[in-house]
Amino acid sequence: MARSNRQSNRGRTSRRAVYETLRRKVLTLELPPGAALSENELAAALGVSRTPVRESLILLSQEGLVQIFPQVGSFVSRVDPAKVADAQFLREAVELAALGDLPAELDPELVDALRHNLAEQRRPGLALEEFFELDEAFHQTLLRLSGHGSAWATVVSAKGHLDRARRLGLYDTASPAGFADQHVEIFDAVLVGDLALAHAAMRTHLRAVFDDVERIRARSPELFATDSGTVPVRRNVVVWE
Amino acid sequence: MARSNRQSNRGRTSRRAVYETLRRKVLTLELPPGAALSENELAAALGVSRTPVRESLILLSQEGLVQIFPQVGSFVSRVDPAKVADAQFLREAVELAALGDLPAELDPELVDALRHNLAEQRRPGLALEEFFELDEAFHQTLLRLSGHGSAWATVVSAKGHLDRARRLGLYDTASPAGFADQHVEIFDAVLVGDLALAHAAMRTHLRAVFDDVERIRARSPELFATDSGTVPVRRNVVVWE
DNA sequence: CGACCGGTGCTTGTATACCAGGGCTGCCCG
DNA sequence: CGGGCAGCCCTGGTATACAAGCACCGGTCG
Repeated sequence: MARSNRQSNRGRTSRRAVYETLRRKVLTLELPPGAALSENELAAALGVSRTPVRESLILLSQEGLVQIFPQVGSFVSRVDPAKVADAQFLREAVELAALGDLPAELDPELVDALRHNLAEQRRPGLALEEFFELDEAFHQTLLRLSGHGSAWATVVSAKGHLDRARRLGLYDTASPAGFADQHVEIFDAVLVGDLALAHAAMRTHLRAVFDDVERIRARSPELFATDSGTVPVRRNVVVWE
Repeated sequence: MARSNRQSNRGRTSRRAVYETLRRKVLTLELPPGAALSENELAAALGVSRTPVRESLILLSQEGLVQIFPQVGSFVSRVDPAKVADAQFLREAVELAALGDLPAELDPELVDALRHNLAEQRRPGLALEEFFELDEAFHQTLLRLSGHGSAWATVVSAKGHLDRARRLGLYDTASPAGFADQHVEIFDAVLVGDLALAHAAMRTHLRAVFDDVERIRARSPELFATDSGTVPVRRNVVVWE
C-alpha cells in the first residue's frame, strides 16, 4: 500500500487520523444517523487497511456514536432521545457544579480568553462550524476556570448524541445569535460573582437544546431511534463521499 | 446482576471476554499500577491472538486505565490524584443532581432493591469484593430512582481511577462498615424526602475517598503518578500470574 | 576510565488471510 | 402464482505476517 498517504509516524498514527476523521464526519452529520459503515469500504476510501478503521469503529462504538452488530454490520447510531437526555443531564450536572466551585480569584488569562471567545461569537458572517468550535471552547474554558478542566474530556465523550441533536437544531434555525447572548449572560454573572444568576442562565442555556430536539424529531423522524429495538438493515447504504 | 455474555453464542466474542478480564484485573489491582502489559504475553496467557488483546487495551486506554506508548509498550496507568479528583468531581456532580431530580413517588421496586442491598451490605463475613459490587449497585440504583439510570455507564467509564483509589483505601482499612452506615443515612434521607440531608450525606460519603487517597499515597507512592512526565521504562516488568 | 555508537531484541502499528455467521436473492416446488 | 428453502455474498471476528521504532547492552575509541 502506498506509504505516501501520511508522512511518517511522528506521534501521528493512522488509527488516530482515521478515528478523528470518522468522529468528525459523524458529529457533523456528514455521516448521517443510520448510515452503514463497512470496514472494507471505509478502509478502501481512506487508503488504509481494515485494522485502523476497525479499531476506530470500536472506539466510536464505546462512545455510542456507532453500533456494531457482529456478522451483520456497523451503523452510525441514530439519535436516541433518551441518550440525548442522559448527556444533557450529565453535562448540566457537571457544568452547574463547576460554577459552584469557582474560586474567588478568577484566572485573568482564562477570563481574557473567554472575553475574546465571546467577541468572536458575535463576529458577522460566522460559519456554523466556527460557532460550534467557539461554543465548545467557551464551555471548556469555563470548566477550567473552576479547576476541573480535565473533566471536560469525559463530558465530551458522553455528549456525542447531544452534539448531533444540537447541530440538527442549529442547521434548522440557523441563528446562533441567541446562544451567543446566553453565553454573554452566563459570563457576566460569573464575573460579578452572582452564582444564582449564573446557575439559572446556564441551566436555561443548556436546556434550550430540548426544544430543538423535539422540533427536529417531528420533522426528520428517520434520524432518531424508534425504540430500543433497532433493527439493522443492510441495504440501508449511504455513501458519504 | 446476571450477565448475558455466556448464555448464548450471540455477543460471546473473544474481545469482550478479554476486555472484561483485563478491566477486572486492573480495577482489583491484580494488575498493579505501573505493570507492563505486553500484547504478546497477554495473548499467550489468555489463549487468544493479539487482535482481541490489542483492541481491549485500546478500549482500556480510552478509559484511562492503561497507557499505550507506541513502539515502547503498554502499562497499567498509575493512579493520578488529579484524575481521581476529576472522577470524584464528576461523580459527585451527577449523583447530587440525581438526588435533586428524585420524583415524588419513588419506584417501590427500586426501593425494595435498595433495602435488600443495604441489608446485604451489613451481612457478617462479607468479602471486600462483594461489598464493592453492592456499593456499585446501590449507587446505580439510586440513579435509576431518579430516572437517569443510564447515565451511570458514563460515570462508570470515568471513575476507573477513583475505583482503584477506593480499593486501595479499603484494602488498607478493611472496614466497609462505615460506608454501609453512610449508605443507610443517604437512603433514609431519600425515603423521608429530606433533600438537604441527602445531599449532605452523599457529599460526605463520596468525599471520604480523599482521605484514603492521601493516606495510601504516603505509604505506597510508587502506585501514584509523580507528575505529568510519565516516563515509560521497559524494564519495569511485573508478572501477574 | 568514560562517552559514544551500532547491533539486537523487544515493543506496538499496519496489512492481509481465513473463519463463522446472518441477510438477501432467486430458484424450485406445491 | 406464492411460499419455502438453499446457496451466495458480505459482514465483522480472529489469527498471523510484516514493518517501523525505541530501549538496552556491549564493544570500541578518545
